[in-house]
Amino acid sequence: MTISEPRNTGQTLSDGAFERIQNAIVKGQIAPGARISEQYLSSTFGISRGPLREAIRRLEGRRLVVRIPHAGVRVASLSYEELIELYHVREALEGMACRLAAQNMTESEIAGLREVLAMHEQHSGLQANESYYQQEGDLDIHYLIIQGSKNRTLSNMLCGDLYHLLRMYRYRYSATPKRPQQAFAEHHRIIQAIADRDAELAEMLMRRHISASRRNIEQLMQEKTQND
Amino acid sequence: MTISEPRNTGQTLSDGAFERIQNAIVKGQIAPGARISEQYLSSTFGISRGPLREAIRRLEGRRLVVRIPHAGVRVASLSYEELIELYHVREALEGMACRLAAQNMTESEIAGLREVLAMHEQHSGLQANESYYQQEGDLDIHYLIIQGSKNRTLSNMLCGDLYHLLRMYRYRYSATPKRPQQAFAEHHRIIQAIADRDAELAEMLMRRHISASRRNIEQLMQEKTQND
DNA sequence: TTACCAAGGATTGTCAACAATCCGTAATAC
DNA sequence: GTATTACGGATTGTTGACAATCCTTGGTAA
Repeated sequence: MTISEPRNTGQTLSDGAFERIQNAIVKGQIAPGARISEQYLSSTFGISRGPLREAIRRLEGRRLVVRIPHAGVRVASLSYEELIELYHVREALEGMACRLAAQNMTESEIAGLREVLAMHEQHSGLQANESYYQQEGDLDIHYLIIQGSKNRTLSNMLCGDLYHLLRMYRYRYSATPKRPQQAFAEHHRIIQAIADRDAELAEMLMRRHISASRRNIEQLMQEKTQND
Repeated sequence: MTISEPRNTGQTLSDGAFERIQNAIVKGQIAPGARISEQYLSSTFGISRGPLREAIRRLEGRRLVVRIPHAGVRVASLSYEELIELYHVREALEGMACRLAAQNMTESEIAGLREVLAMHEQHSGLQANESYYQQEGDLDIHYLIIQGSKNRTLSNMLCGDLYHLLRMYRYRYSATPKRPQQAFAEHHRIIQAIADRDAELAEMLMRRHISASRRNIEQLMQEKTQND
């Protein structure tokens, strides 16, 4: 595990360490299941073990690391089953977010949604497979819809806690679906439902969208285990 | 804030303090918004500030307390809006849990569900209003259904994180609905749907059940603000 | 060869002292 | 009388040293 980013301290040494470690975990710089050494990190960050341990305890509360008393902490490591479980949770939460978005998004926000979709359409022809799912932040349709729910609690759960966990595993089970056109069409229909203020339909479509992506992973995994 | 429970240390001093403080917060022994003094707690628990601060950082990761650098930590305090937001989240998650429970619960587990319901029926006539919602743990219908989903991730979110937050506010906005008979009938229908293995219906009924309880609070709050 | 035990080293857990920051108070100036 | 500013106390943040626990390594015996 090599953590190098010279990120500025948030406010306090502990907060700075927290952000750096969280980033390193989410970006895969520290592998899931890898052991975290207090001594190594404290000397790397140039801080003493006190604030570092506090940062780790905060990560523990966030369930990003698992600690065994007197034996050290490891980066949380999702099993295949837990990944599938997470998709069920995401289906429920993003479905609700989409329903609320249909009720609460402003017209201009919906217009913004359409713009991003159009932008995706242009690029989708070029780079085909990989690109469509790699967008992040404000460019991500899902992100915009979640924010559009106007439910901060829900947003924090999806964009904070769950997002970090899912992102860790995007590469592992390489959830690069071969279905970009399908996904694009699904996004299109979802946005249409939001524009029509049809909350019921918007939720249903989003749930199917995520459910399909879950089944895609399940199928991929099944094929893989058969080949091995 | 008076915390007295002589609880045994989980494994380490920090873990022990974590559990004690969490318990005190959830049970309302420390009021939401109240400031937490490191010195007071460390002398109360008989431990030094080191492990205590680690426990607090863990609580911070779990969002049970809010910290302002150099200014101290306070017990998290949900606004009315956040409480409503939480109900939307709960509607989505418990709905999903109920759907999964209809698919995954064993027959004997469903029988257990019916037993608890019957027990509630007997008591409901006696103590009327208050009692029906005060059950906890294994006696709680919701708890049993959530466990029945067989989705550990979902269970942890609902019975861990959300449960603690909601429990904090059960007394505040005194969500003691005047509708115990209604709630009982709704539970009855939900269990029937689970027994019929009708996942679709089970989810819908659970969502309506929670949604009704949310609207109950909203209405209560509206009346209250009009009277003041 | 394998199983078991012991000693050593390394790591985690805890403590008390020190430094930095904030908050309330009181005095001062306008 | 009000606003501003310096001071002091209290609280939080940080550090390095010490104690307790675990894991590994090496050795011994069956």
